[in-house]
Amino acid sequence: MKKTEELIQSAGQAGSGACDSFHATIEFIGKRWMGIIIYHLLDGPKRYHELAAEIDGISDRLLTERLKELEAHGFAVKRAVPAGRKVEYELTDKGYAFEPVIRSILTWVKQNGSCTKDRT
Amino acid sequence: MKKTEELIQSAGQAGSGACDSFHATIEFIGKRWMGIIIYHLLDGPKRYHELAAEIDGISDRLLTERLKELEAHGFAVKRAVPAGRKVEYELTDKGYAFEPVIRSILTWVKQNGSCTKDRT
DNA sequence: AAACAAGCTTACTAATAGTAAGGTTTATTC
DNA sequence: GAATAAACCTTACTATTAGTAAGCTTGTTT
Repeated sequence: MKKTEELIQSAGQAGSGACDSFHATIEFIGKRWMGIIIYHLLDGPKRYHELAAEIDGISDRLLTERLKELEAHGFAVKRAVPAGRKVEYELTDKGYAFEPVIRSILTWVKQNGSCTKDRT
Repeated sequence: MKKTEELIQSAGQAGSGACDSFHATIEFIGKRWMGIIIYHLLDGPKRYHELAAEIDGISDRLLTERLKELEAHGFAVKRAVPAGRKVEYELTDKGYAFEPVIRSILTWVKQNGSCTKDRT
């Protein structure tokens, strides 16, 4: 049995169906800034401008876009904060369930160092 | 202490340095097709055309580009297969160390279903 | 009431990805 | 042994996505 098949088996699914879900998922969370946004939301609910301040280099345009996508895919909910026209974003259970993924990446970084940003 | 700080602590690093490495790493592996290529290479060494055949939808151009990036960042090595002008790509230890990340994503998929590809 | 901040949106440019074709070297087939 | 095909790229071009900068609206502060 191939290693990839074992991985899929251990994840409890068989065949290309699992692979497709995996593909869709990894491409979704691989979108630029997505992982970092999820990472920061693991802290708990945050306001738009908090995220904007914490995530160095992200633009309003993409932060808004990514937050909308997180909402649309059920990773996060947007909530109006009472008293004021402020909003807050919070991960859903589905979103919080991503913590092990983030954690495993942090572990990898610890053991293997970073990826530099330079292109070949 | 914030959750993100705890995550960083548990990964054995402190401050924004760890966050930057994390950022660089997640953006690198988040590039389109990168995760899927790594996933397929977890099987062991593979030829170019094997990857091309297994990864549905990828083009020669991007497969070549991603493989070069994996090489340049020390995730994989390219080897000439003796007898023939064939090449083979194999993950390095650094690359194989990514298995837990892939595994955690598969676990997430099992528990939470896929992300559909449709945009909002 | 003037000025400022939050949370977007819009318009435009730059970078990245997708598509299709072709090129070169090796293997295969007639 | 010439023709064909397959492996492994490369190039040129289009389409999609990201980055930059400005502005707009509602609400808050002074």
